[in-house]
Amino acid sequence: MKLSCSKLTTIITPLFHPLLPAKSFSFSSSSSSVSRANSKTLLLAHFNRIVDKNSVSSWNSAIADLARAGDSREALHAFSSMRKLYVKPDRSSFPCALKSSAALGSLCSGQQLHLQAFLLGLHPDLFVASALIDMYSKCHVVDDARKAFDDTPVKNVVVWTSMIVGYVWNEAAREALHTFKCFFAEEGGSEVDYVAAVSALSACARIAERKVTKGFHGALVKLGLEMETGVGNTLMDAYAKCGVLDIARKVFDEMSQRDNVSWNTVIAVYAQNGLSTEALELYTLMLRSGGARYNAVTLSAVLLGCAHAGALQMGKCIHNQAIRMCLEEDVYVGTSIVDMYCKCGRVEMARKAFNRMKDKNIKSWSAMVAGYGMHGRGKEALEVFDEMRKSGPKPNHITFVSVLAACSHAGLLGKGRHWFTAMQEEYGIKPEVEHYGCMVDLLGRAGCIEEAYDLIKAMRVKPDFMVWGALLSACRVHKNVKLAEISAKKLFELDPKNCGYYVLLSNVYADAGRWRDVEKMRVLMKQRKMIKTPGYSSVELKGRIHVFLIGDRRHLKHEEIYDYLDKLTVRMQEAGYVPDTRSVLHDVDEEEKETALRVHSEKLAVAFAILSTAPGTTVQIIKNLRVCSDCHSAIKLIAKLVDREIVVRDSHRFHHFRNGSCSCNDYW
DNA sequence: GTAGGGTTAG
Repeated sequence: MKLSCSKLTTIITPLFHPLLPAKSFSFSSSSSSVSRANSKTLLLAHFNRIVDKNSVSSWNSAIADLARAGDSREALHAFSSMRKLYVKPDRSSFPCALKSSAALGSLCSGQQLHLQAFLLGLHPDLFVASALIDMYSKCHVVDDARKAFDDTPVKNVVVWTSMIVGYVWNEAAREALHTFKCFFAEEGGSEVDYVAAVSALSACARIAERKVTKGFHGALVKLGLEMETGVGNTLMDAYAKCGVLDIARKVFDEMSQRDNVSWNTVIAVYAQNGLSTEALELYTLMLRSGGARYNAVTLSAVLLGCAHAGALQMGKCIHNQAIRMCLEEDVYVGTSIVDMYCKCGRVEMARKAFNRMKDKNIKSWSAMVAGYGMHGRGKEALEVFDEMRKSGPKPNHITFVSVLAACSHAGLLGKGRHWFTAMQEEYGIKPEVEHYGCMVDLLGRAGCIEEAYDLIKAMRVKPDFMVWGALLSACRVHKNVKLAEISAKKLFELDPKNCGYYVLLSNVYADAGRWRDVEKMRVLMKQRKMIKTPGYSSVELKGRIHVFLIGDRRHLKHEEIYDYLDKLTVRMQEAGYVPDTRSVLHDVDEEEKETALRVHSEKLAVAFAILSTAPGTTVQIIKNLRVCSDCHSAIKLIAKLVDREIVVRDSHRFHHFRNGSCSCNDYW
């Protein structure tokens, strides 16, 4: 006989040995005293209830109950206790114990269970085999999962599905789909059930290719599985991940039955893709339809939509709803509330919500650090980070992205350098492309352009458009033509549809007085048929989002807005404002440029917001692209003239305009 | 009589 998993041969543990190292029997530090008491009570209750401690089925039900209650450690403990009494486990003892090992990610205990099952000859049992595959996958040793799969001579749909899911879990989605195809070929379509279909669909979502998802959708129709609610739910997600939102919506509309997950999925799809209006509309529809009750997931998704749209009023409403539903304490909802307030410009309210959270996970902490960071409040961001290091979870790579971004937005060069090094040396986290992006931005803004370029050259991963984009922006500010050309060339390759880089490079040339190159850029853009990403700004008023495009005249109050803007411009000019035409592509004459600037969407939105709100109210604008330099100085002046605080969130960060200055002190 | 596989979230 040959052991199916090579690693097993090294294990020489007696069968009744504890499955987990002695140390790990003390409950994990994260579990509260309450759950500790519950687990112990539960275990004690089982011991008392087990009338016949020699009966394997009594032990099995104890293990199963503990595993179901999520007390994985206790479930494994019970298994060991059973072995200490020399009770022989049977085929029903293993699945729940293995599930517990998987839940704990404890490969060691899983391998010991595998060994015991093997010695008892129970490993080819369908229930044991599927649990083994699942355990190895969740412990991220997918090769051993595959060996356990191959060692199962007669497979059923659950064994196949476990293997498919195992590949998806371990980022091998194509292998998962290949396995599904083998399943289909070997066992025939009649064996495919809806769980298998859903699993394979989740692989399609990971692959995120339209053709793959469409092909699989076709197969599901043939199998008659497409009307299953679960299948529809996953299908929506898969289409959305492929970027085909209209088909995702069609799937939703055509579903014969919708459950909570269906609504949550379609709302999340819209919210994640920036279609916040649609997300909020569907949420309203969900409430009206009455068929499905919203839960923590729904609120989390809707809050994401609010955050994206900067819809503070709506966000507050959802927050109230969360409180009423007693869902504020849910860690996902709590984190989404923090994120929503930060992205709606209310970082103090975010902090209050954050302080109220009883349960904070790594994402909650990272969201708060990032929140302070995007408002340019580096000091507070680092204070939260300090607190996290003292009393919170161990920072991960996402936390460090937030920390470095906060340093870069606040211009904290020394701190940024320190944490970039400490992240690697003290926390053993290798820098990913996002970390490099932050560092290039930080160095670039500080004027250390060559150092930023050296860092890019020394990167352990391929630099992406964020990294080169940060360098190009820095070159614009610090007028470095040579490196601007190098980074722009890379950007044209990496992100060919984005015309922003052409404009930036053209601006660098214009600043250097190289008009011939400016003209070349204009021609190049025309040749390559570049279409400018339409810039738009939005304002929330009484829960409604008003959107403005450049020179937009579609708004009901457009005449009033333009009149007001004209009056403002006169006052601005009296105060010494000179239009800064550098950000406009140099292909129109100066006068035309001025007119174009005057109707930039952010100016329209600011004018509309001032007109529509009471004196003294803070005005808040969202801009999808970066605020141009002219709008930046214009809004600074407007804020002073009308004595208002104006908050602008652009694609990069927040700008708080107050008393003629802005919180970001590095705009060109 | 009992045990195993899936979809939504920050």
